Amino acid sequence: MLSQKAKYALKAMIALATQEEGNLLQAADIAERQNVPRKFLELILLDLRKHGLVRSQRGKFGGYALAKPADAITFGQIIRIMDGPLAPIPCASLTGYRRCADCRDEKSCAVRRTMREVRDAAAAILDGTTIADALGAGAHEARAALGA
Amino acid sequence: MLSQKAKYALKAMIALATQEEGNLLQAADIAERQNVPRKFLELILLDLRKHGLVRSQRGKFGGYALAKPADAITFGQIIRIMDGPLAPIPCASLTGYRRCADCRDEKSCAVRRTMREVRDAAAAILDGTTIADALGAGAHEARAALGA
DNA sequence: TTTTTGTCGATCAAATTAGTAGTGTTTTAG
DNA sequence: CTAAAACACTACTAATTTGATCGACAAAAA
Repeated sequence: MLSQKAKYALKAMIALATQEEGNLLQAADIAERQNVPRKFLELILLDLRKHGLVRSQRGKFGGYALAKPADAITFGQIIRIMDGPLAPIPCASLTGYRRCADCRDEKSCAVRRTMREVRDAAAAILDGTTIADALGAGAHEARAALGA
Repeated sequence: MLSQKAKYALKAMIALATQEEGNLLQAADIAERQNVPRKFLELILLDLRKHGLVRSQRGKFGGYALAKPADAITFGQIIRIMDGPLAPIPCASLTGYRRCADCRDEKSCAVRRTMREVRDAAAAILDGTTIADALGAGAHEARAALGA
């Protein structure tokens, strides 16, 4: 399950992407626009900043902006920051591998094998969808239809 | 994330599938074989029985068996019983749809759209992988390679 | 009728989630 | 210089979920 935190983060990043280059958006604005608790959103934006996806400016007329072009930021990056690995189970994760305590033989484990398939499919979509894709409704479908 | 419960359920079903037709396997046996807490496993098996995936017999020499052929039971069915919908977010679920409280326009929501893609991809794998597939190591890959 | 096994309800500790509150620290306007 | 506005950071908390465990009960077979 995607946490609220990750969902809010995605929505915030999309909101930031609507701004033109260099224009800052304040946490309170994003919170109101996206219907998200303001203080909670601040924590999220802080986290995104620490991971280099967002830059911030303090003081009056401060705010946030994307730290990189919208087409260089993927859903996968954001979700991994907020919720951790995409894999349904740690033993099937690339970025956060951990052995199952109860697993006798990992090589032959069908659960792991299938969860790896699920992870790969999810990663293909999430690492292949950028904030820029999210901006135009239908943009990603168009891309997908073209086989891009 | 797949819960421990769902993981144990999958492992238990796979263990049951190794038995020949009509042969019962006891909870304690499965627990030991699969390295799963016995009492916890009993709850899981009970739940699987109530959902018609497993049948049970009480008393001495009792135990559990699959209620259907192994190739008629999918990972998706088992996971939905244990953990609920496959979708990362309720608004992208087919089996457990719920609106996001904070969503202004669901039609144009890119988060939802992308999570639906993830759901569809996961469902395709999990509803397409049966307990029978899980039995032979590599069996599913072979199937997949053939485009089946 | 005793033993073995599934059934079922209650309970529980730890972790996670989804926040809230409050204080500090910059920045800018005036 | 100072007040206001904004981000930064720490701490706390309430509710829920997770991952179990315990014990009494019911059935089936030897």
